[in-house]
Amino acid sequence: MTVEASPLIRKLSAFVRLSEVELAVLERLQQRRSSFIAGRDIVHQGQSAQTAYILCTGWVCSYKLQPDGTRQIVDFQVPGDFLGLRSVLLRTSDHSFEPIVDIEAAEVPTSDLLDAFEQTPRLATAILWAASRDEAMVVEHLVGIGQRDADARMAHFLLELGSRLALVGMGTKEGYDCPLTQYHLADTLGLSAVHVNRVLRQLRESELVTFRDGRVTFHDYGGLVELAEFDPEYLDHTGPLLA
Amino acid sequence: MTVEASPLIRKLSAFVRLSEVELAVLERLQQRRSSFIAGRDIVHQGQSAQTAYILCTGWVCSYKLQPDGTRQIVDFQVPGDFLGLRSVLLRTSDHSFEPIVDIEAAEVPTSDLLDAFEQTPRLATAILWAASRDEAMVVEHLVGIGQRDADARMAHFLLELGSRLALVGMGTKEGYDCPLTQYHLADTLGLSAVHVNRVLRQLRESELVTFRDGRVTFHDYGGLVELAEFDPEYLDHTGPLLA
DNA sequence: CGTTAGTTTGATGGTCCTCAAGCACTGTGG
DNA sequence: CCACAGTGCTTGAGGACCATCAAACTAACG
Repeated sequence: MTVEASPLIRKLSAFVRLSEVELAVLERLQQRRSSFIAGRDIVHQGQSAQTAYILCTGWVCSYKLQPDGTRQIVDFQVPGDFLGLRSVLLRTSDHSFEPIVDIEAAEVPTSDLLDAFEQTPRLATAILWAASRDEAMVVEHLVGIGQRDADARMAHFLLELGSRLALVGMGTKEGYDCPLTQYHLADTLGLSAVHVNRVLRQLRESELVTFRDGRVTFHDYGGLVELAEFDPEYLDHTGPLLA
Repeated sequence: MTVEASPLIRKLSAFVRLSEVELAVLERLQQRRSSFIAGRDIVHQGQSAQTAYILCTGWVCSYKLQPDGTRQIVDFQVPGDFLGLRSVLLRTSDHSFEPIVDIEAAEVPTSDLLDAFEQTPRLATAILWAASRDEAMVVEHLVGIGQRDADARMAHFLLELGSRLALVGMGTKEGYDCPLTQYHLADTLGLSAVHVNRVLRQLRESELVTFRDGRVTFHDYGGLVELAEFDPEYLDHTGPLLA
């Protein structure tokens, strides 16, 4: 691992020991940088994409718009995550991507990605495994919205986000920086922005967690885990069991 | 296509023209049949699976249990669908599977599947593409629970199920046979069973759809589509764009 | 210094849950 | 043949949770 490893390398290294060759391939994939500004969608719903992206800095959310104007945020991408990986591999574009803040991402043309997969199959497995982990999080998100009440939903979401960020060194059990607005939380959790505010106040006054000024601070990590019935197991797999 | 094509072949044929060789490979994958009885889980949560299944007859649901005892049904499998495909390919077992009725499924050892993928890459793409389509449905399910009210949620679910069944010749715009109980609907839609019952009555009295005696009957398909804001596009792709 | 985006709080009401009870149907064993 | 339990469906009453409407407040920004 170089002194300043990219977030993607950090994330994958948490699961599998990467060889020099694989590290080089990963570095090469992230050559072609581009920037996007906050609030302007990257890929519009229905638009077919020819390139995927690797998020380097900043946050993105993927969401679906409803005919009635409401939106549901499906997932967030943090540094080290892929954008549009499935769209590219299977040519099914599904949702839209909105940068939460100004971001930098590496453009990865489909052909480069496929070449990399062919050269280093172990890397391919690692990347697909990470993608599969993201999908497990979508399922967990579904469970949360379907079964948990607002408090537990919020607690679970903040904990899960913390776990993801910890993987790339951007968070600890103490807390993490978080550029989301309460509107983002509302669209994510299927709540109104007003109620999000009340839930946050409730959690703050219970001395569990504070969400304020772009920072999430855990005051009682264990208590929050209990409230959320948070099971970090589904994120804590030992890795993709590479051959 | 033979006189009595398997549901899987029917489904894939809707998207891509299969060669004789590919048909033969598909037939061979479905040799080793086994049966499971209604209500007894096939794979338990956390248990690592070495074989996937192709569902031949009957219905299955995949769900996650919460520590507090509630459960969220994530998805249903109908004939022609894979069970545990992702678990096998990436060794991440996630949720449990419960047969809704007595079922028959073809056991597919991982090695056979990988062999088949190697022999007929086009087939691999088709199968993975179908799996990706299933995941798009999970996302749509998430959107439904997050953003739609109970009536629209139910309407959308019944329509989506109809579309899936139509693909394997088990449903039309008139309706379809459906062995689910109202409890299944409740666990799927994140509603109480009592409320499910009221919603169904409401839809029946509005002359939109009837759910009764194991049969879903559409009375006003267009009206239902409008109520649900059902967009069949995400299921109506033209196929995996095979090379 | 007005505008805009985001946060905060109050009041009111609707959707949906919970508790409770009754009904229909099926299979089982006396 | 009938009592009985089990499963699933149906309906009512009361209340919790969360949405909606409304308004004030803060901070950032041109």
